[in-house]
Amino acid sequence: MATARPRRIEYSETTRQALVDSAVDLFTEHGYSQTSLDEIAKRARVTKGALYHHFGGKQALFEAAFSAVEAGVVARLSEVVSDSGDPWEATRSGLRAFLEVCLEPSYQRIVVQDGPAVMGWDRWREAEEAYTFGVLRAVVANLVSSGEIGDDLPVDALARIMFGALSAGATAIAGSASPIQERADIAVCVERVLNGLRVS
Amino acid sequence: MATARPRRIEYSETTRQALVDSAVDLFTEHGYSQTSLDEIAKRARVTKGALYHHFGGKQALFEAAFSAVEAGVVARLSEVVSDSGDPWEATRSGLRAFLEVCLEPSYQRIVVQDGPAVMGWDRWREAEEAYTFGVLRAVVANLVSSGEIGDDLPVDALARIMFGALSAGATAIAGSASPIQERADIAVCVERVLNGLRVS
DNA sequence: TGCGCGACATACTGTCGGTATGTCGCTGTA
DNA sequence: TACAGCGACATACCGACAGTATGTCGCGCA
Repeated sequence: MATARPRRIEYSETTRQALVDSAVDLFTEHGYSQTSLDEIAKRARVTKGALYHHFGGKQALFEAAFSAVEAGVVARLSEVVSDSGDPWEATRSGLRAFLEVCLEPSYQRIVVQDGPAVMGWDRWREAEEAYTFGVLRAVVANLVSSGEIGDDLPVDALARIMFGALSAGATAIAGSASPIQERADIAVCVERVLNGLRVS
Repeated sequence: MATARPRRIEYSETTRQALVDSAVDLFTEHGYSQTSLDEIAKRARVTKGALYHHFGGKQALFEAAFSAVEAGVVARLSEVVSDSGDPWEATRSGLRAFLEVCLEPSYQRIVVQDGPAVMGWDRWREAEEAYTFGVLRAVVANLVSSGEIGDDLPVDALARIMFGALSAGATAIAGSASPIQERADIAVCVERVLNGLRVS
C-alpha cells in the first residue's frame, strides 16, 4: 500500500530541506556570523519557530548545511576516484577533482573558511573524517600500500599535509587576481611534489 | 630634556597594551565569538569606553591581538632562519621552528583557526604577507634561486602549499591524542617531500 | 467524531556590539 | 599661575539577534 508515509512527514522534510538550502546559500554569500536566523527562515518562507523545531540552534543548522555540501562533494569525488584504474592515476585525477571542488564558493566558505571556527577544530576534523578527508586518505592509503611512493610512510600524517597543501592551493587560486595562472602554478608544484615522492 | 614624552601618552600606551594582552588571552582561551568586549575590558581593568577609544571595534581589537602574536612569532622565526648558513639548512631549521610555533595555543587559535573567519581571507592573507607567510616565502625563494630544488618552480605557489601543509601538520599534532608520535610522523613526511623536491 | 501530538507561528527575553555623551586631569599658553 | 582645550577615559543607552516560552492549527488514529 502507499500510505505508509504520512503527508505530515513529507511536509516536514521539505521544510527542513528548504531551511538547509537557504542556509547553504546565505552562509556561502555572507558568512556565518553575518547571516541571521530570521533571514534564513524568511528565504525558506517559514519563521524562526520552524527553524528551532528542526534544529537545535544556529550551530546545528550550520552543521546540517556543512553536511549537505560535503555529501555532494564526496559523491563526485569518490566517483572520479573509483573510475580510475591504478592507484597512481586515481590519485592524479582525484587531485584534479579536489582542486575543482575547492573552487566552489560553498565548499570554500562553509567547509574550509568558516567550518573550523564555527564547529571547532575537533568536531570539524571528526566530521571531515567521514567526508572529503576520508576520501583523500583512502587514496593515499592505496598509494602507499601499492608501493608507488614507498610503503614506509605514515598514511594519516601524509594525508593530513596533503589535505592542507591542496586546500591552501585551492584557496590561493580562488582568491587570486589571475586564477588561470595561479592554478597552473599550483598544479606544477603539486605534480612536482608527487613525482618527488615516487620511488625511483 | 627628558619630558618630550608626556605621562598621558605613557598611560595611554600601557592601557592599550593591557587591552591587547587581555584580548590575546581571552581570544586564545574561548575563541573570538565566545569572548565579550566587557570581559576583555574587565580583565584589563578598564571599561568598554577605553576599549572603543583605542580600537575601532571588536574586529580591530582582534587584528591588534593577531599582530601582537605574529610579531613575536616572526621575531623568533627570522632569527632562526638568518642564523643558518646555506639555504637548505635554513629551510630545515625554519620548518622545525615553524612546527614549534604552530603548537602554541595563541598562534593556533588566533592566527590559524579564527583568523581567516574573523578577518576574511583577503585581509588575512594580506596580513600574513607581512608575518609568518612572508618569512616562509623568503626561505622558499632562497631555496629556488639557489637551485637546490630546481629553479623553474613558481615561488609563490610553492610557498602557499608548503604553508598549508605545515599548518595542517601542526594542527594535526596539536589535536592528536599522542602528539609525540604524530609529530614524528609529520616530520617524516615533510622530510620526504623536501628530499623529493631536491634536484638529483 | 473527538482527541492527541507534531509542525509550526508569535511574542518575548537576555546578551552583547556599538554609540552618544559626560567628566576629569594633564598640558601648553599668556 | 590661571585658564582654555583636548585627550583619556567612564557611564548610560540603543538596536540587533540568538534563544525561549507559549499558543494554534490540522493531520492521523481510536
